[in-house]
Amino acid sequence: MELAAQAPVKGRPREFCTEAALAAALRVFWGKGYEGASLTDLTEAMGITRPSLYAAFGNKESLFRQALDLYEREKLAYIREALKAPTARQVAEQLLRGALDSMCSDCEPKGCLRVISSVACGTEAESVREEVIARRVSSQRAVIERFEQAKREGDLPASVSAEDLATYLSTLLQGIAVQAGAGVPRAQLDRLVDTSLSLWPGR
Amino acid sequence: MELAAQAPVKGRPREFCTEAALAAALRVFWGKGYEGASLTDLTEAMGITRPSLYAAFGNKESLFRQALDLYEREKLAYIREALKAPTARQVAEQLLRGALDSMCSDCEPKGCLRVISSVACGTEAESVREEVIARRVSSQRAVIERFEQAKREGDLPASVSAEDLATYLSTLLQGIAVQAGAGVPRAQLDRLVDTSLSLWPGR
DNA sequence: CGATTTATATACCAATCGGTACTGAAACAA
DNA sequence: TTGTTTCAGTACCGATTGGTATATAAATCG
Repeated sequence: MELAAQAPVKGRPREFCTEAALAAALRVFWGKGYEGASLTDLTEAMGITRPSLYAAFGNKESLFRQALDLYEREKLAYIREALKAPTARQVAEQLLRGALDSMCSDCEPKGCLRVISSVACGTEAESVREEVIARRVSSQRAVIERFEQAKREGDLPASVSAEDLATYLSTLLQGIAVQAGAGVPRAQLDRLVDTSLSLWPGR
Repeated sequence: MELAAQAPVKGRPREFCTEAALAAALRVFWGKGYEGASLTDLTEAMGITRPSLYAAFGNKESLFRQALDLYEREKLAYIREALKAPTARQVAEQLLRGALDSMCSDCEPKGCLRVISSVACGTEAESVREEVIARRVSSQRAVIERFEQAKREGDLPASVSAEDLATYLSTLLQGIAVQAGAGVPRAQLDRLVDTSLSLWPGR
């Protein structure tokens, strides 16, 4: 089965690497949000012209969705890893520290693409906003299920609600995204994570 | 001393109430952010024409600053009250519950004007963004000082850093703003506040 | 060699952005 | 009344938005 159907090689081959161009687009969306990123911003960063962008990626919204896929696949990989940690506390710690690494990289935009895309702005981005929010809900559900498992395994007190604790953790993570995006230095956010973990319930 | 210099009554009087118009503008900015709010959105909500807006408020950025002043004066009044509470725990509780009331009103936009204005978007809003962030820093400093007082008074353990705890609380509040703006129902956020308070250090 | 297919590049589209000239209308002082 | 001053409304400005028509260049197929 030839999954990666390796090309009907007819016609002129494209002169740019779509993956590299998509990665460049991701950085623009990540830094400026969906509406804040103009086609001029995007094409300049991607090093291609407007018609090339439309031929390769459809339109702006489709490009954003593909960039969002890439973001979740590469920059949010720590979430999948964190959920495998042995205790709820370690899950929380890996989520917090992983988020911090992702949001405070020196060579990439500060903050979280999901947060900046769900907070901003006008009516044009409504459907984009809704999809980003839906994806966040899906991530949160995974955390809830992990915490329910933790309660069964006893490393989370039976008195706490898995859903409420997951909401609490998500709120912290989104707050961290706002802080990172606003330029709060990483050292301060590291202490913030320490503080949060010192308050975390149970062992 | 006639502070509110009651009008050089020459010329045609304006036909609209500037305070009501400013309140209408505030709701638009609050719901859509600075860049998301177009002049058409604003003038329609305010019930005035474009030249009237410019004559009365200067320009879009100046209008936003005046709306931000109004927002902090009326919708963020709970912050000043919360800082007067007798213990650090009660300060935190009043800040969290006050923020929730402000961000989840049925007749006003969900979320926080400061957060939506600092997260969004393009380059046009850069100076606006910086001012909003600066105002948030100033609020946080007040919380830090209140917590230092709490440490001196003994209702906060000497082992915790007032600055770190204030950063933690700000992060929670900003995360709440993201959640509220994303449409998370109030009941869930109420439980979130309960969870946060159950984890709050000391008595 | 054509013929076909696909990508690139220029140059453009209507719509919207924030902001303003300009024409009248409505109030005052003289 | 006659100026003078200020506000309201229409109609417009250049710039930018997301998106395309068109013409040409580069590849394979026959």
